[in-house]
Order: sequence, then C-alpha cells, then structure tokens
Amino acid sequence: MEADRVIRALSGLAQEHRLAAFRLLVQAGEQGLAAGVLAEKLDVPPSSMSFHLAQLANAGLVTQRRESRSIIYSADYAAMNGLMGYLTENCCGGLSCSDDTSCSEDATCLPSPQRKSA
Amino acid sequence: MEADRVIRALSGLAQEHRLAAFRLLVQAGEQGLAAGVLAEKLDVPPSSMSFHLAQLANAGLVTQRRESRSIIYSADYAAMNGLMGYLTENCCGGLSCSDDTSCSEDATCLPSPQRKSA
DNA sequence: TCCATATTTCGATATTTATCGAATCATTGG
DNA sequence: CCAATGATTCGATAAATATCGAAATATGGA
Repeated sequence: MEADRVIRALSGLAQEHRLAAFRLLVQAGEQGLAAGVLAEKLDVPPSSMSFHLAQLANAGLVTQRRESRSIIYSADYAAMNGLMGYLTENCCGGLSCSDDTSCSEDATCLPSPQRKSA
Repeated sequence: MEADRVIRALSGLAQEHRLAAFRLLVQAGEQGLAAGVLAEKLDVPPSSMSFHLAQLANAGLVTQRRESRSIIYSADYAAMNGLMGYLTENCCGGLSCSDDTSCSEDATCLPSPQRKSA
C-alpha cells in the first residue's frame, strides 16, 4: 500500500462518526449494514451519514451495494489489512524495523553545523 | 486506548508530512531527530514543520527533549502500539472479531419497517 | 400511476486544518 | 553582552472538512 492510499485510509478513520461506523461495519461482517441503520445507531442525520460513508468509500475502506431500497455498506477487510500492514512495516519500530538505521554512525540527527566560510 | 485518543492519533498520521516525519522518527529510534533535520529532509519550512510536530506531540505519538539548541523528537512506540492494538481489536474483522455479532439473527441490518399506524 | 421509503446530492455555513514569512524565544560561543 | 543558531509562536490567508435542511433520485408496493 502506497503512502497516498494510506493517508486517505487514515483520514477516513480519523473522525468520530466514521470510526464508529466502521467499527459497526466490522462487527456486522460480510452482510454489512444499511446507511439508514448506521445513521440511526450513531444518531447522525441521514445526509451527514451519507457524507461520511462517501468518505469511507473514497478511502477504500468500505464497499456498497444496493439491496432493494437500501444501500448496504460493508467493511473492506482487505483494505484494512493493507493499512495495518503498512503501519506495521513503516511505523512500528520495536518489532519489525530490525535493521537499525539509527544515526549513531553518520550523525545526521543533529543539524549539520554550517561553517562560516567556504 | 479510548476512541478519542485513537482519533487524535489517526489524525496525527493522516497527513503527508506528518506520516513521513513519523516514519523517519521510527527509523531513527530512541535517539530521535532534531526538528530542523526533519524540516530539511522533508523539504518543509521550519515553521510548518513545527506546526506538524506539535500536532504529532498533541496526538501523543512523539516525545520531545531539548539538546543544546536543538529540540529532538522521538517516536513514542508505546503510543503507536496502543493505536495498533485498538485497530486490531476493533477494526479488523477476519481474525479477532470471532464473536460473530452479525445480524443474521436479529435482522437489524435493514431499516426497521415502520408500520403506518400505532 | 401515485405514494411512501431509503438514500444521496445540493447549497449554505461553520469549523478546522495547512501554509509560511516575520517576529520572538532559548541556547551557545566569543 | 552580543551575535549567530535552532526552534517556536504569531498573524494572515487559503484550503479542506463537517454539518444538516431541503430538494432530487431510486425503488417497491398498492
């Protein structure tokens, strides 16, 4: 998963209602939940819910399908796993970043003192 | 880790420069990196970098310490692990959500049909 | 066809976030 | 004490996000 996609996914989850909605969708499983049900459960007006669901869809975190009058949203587990994979590989130091690219050697941790001349 | 804290952490990482900065800090390890070094590596003006580092600090993802003139930032691995733990427990369906709270039984997936009277 | 339901789109507005130069603060060395 | 360095705060501005009622779209049933 590339950085741009990761940022969209993180932005998708970085909001109260969207995080709550996604959690409910994860719990609901493949079957998913209708937009209206989410709106009601989260006590958010339908138009607002629709906005947030569109954000989640744009982030690639959910899929949608029509079922009669309802539009059912489901969590995209593959996308979430992709996000987790990226974070584990790139943002978790203790475990996975075993190749220690610290700057004990090349001393680039502190600003390079710039000499007065030349 | 509670939802509010999680959202701040997600917001912290959900931005190009901040995600890049955090990755660098994770690579740098305990020793960390000076604000100016990050600004230079990411090609971001110092004041902008400062803004983003403040966001990361507010999100609890980094710690800071002064070392002579420089201010050194380090990734807070515990916070990141906390975030990962929350996401694994609440947002990852396939593995951890084994207790299947799907609505095959109680049929709350679709909007409850509201009868005309009473 | 007509109406009720489910949802989205539109439009207006409020809030938050991002950017970055200039000014300010803190530290060090001469 | 003064000048230079490293970083933050301030201020103004631009851009993105959130909110939500009203109108529009789609579906199903009488």
